[in-house]
Amino acid sequence: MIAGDRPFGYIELMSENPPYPADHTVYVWLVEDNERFRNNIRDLVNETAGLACSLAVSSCEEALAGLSSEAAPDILLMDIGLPGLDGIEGIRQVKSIAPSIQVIMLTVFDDSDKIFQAICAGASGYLLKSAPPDEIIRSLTDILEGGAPINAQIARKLLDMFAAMGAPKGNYEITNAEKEILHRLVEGNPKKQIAHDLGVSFHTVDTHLRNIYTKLHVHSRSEAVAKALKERLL
Amino acid sequence: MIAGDRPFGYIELMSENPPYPADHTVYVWLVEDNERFRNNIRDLVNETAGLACSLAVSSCEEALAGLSSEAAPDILLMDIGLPGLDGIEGIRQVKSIAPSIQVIMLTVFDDSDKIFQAICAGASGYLLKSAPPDEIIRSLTDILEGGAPINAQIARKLLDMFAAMGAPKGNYEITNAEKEILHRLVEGNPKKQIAHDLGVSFHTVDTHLRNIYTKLHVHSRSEAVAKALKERLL
DNA sequence: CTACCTCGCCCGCAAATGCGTGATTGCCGG
DNA sequence: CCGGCAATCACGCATTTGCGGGCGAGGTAG
Repeated sequence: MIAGDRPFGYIELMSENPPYPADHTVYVWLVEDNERFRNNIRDLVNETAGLACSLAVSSCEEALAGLSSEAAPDILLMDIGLPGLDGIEGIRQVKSIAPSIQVIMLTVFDDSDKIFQAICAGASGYLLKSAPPDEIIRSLTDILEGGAPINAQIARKLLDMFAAMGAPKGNYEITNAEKEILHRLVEGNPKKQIAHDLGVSFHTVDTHLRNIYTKLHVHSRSEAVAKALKERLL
Repeated sequence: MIAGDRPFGYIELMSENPPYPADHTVYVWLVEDNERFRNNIRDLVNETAGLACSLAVSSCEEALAGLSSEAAPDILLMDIGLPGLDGIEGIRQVKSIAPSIQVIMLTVFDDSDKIFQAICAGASGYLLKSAPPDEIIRSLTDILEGGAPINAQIARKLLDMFAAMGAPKGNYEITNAEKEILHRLVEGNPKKQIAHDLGVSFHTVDTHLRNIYTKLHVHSRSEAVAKALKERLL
């Protein structure tokens, strides 16, 4: 089902409507507290060939209950801002019960923290409610092809988070020898062991270590390790 | 120009072709070593109202040279697998010279490492070369609206990376007191200092520390710090 | 050619650490 | 009511660390 290599899905979708896998109907569940919106999406899904919305409820609790009584769906569209059980925690529980379910967040929130939490909880997609209906439908095919439908605005936030995370590679002009030692340091080796491993004298390691401390502006081994990991200069 | 609130961009694009900001032409540069592909994309861009491909070259070096002689573009479409100066390093240099340029990676690579590096280097979008032409054009509007066009397959990898990064909060049944000590450990404090800070005896800290070592299966302070940071259990 | 830097090497010592082996207290659940 | 557990405190000791000194070789830039 997860195609993995169908880069032309978009075109197929746009040229004519139903290019869905003919082998079986894709079942979709919907968790959304706004009744009108819920019905709109449900109808939209049901009107699309190959898709069927087999459950449309207003709370995570109902969906979780459904998991124990009904057949699990292929895809779960879930609102984040839900009354009662929070959508984020909702994903977590759903995924822990049935990990194969692909969860798409459907929300008005676009703040980085919510996005991050949802993703860590196991979401496979993230759309804004303001998305046009066709984007929502298209996202369902995307996910079946092994992709992750993400609104472009949200994708930007993701990229920013990544960039902020990996970019500040604070360079402290660490020497190769020093870097090597830093490496072993992180692994918890004592100086003696490091010296033996690198085939140099204990005192040499000691000197390098001192230089590392100086360059990193730290005064202890743990501090150095912490800084090395945080600034990812290993 | 960066609209920020035009969630219906897709529909506009798909219903009729040119919904581009009428106020000025969007200039696009293209770096791609395959001549046929380069020409295809260039023509595609030029045929689209509101867009103009003002430079189409086969190497990063040429593009960087262009930056000092020509007007900087709004968007740069760049291949990753380039001969000579690598595409990743290319982004870095371009962004360091003209940070306002939005760079979209256009590549056949879809391995996580390349993606990660490109993003950290400052890419604002990431498409596969196998993407249909309309997706490439749409990505240009996306980026002008403040979004980040990302191929769904690649977005999935991003999400996986994120999930792998934040999810495995390996719980080692660390006590609150122990967690507190772990905290000060990564800050490089000696046991004595920690004891004083927490208002407990030196020996207490020592015992807790031993328990931490046992629970984390480590035998040294640095190893503990490393593990605590890697498994983000602080 | 000299000044400077990096890398490797060495001595010595006060301080901190890791670990073995204890004990006491308060709290929870069976 | 008692066993289990986290948290606290305690002593001793072999190692390891952090840091104060100092020395020489190679490279490079002035």
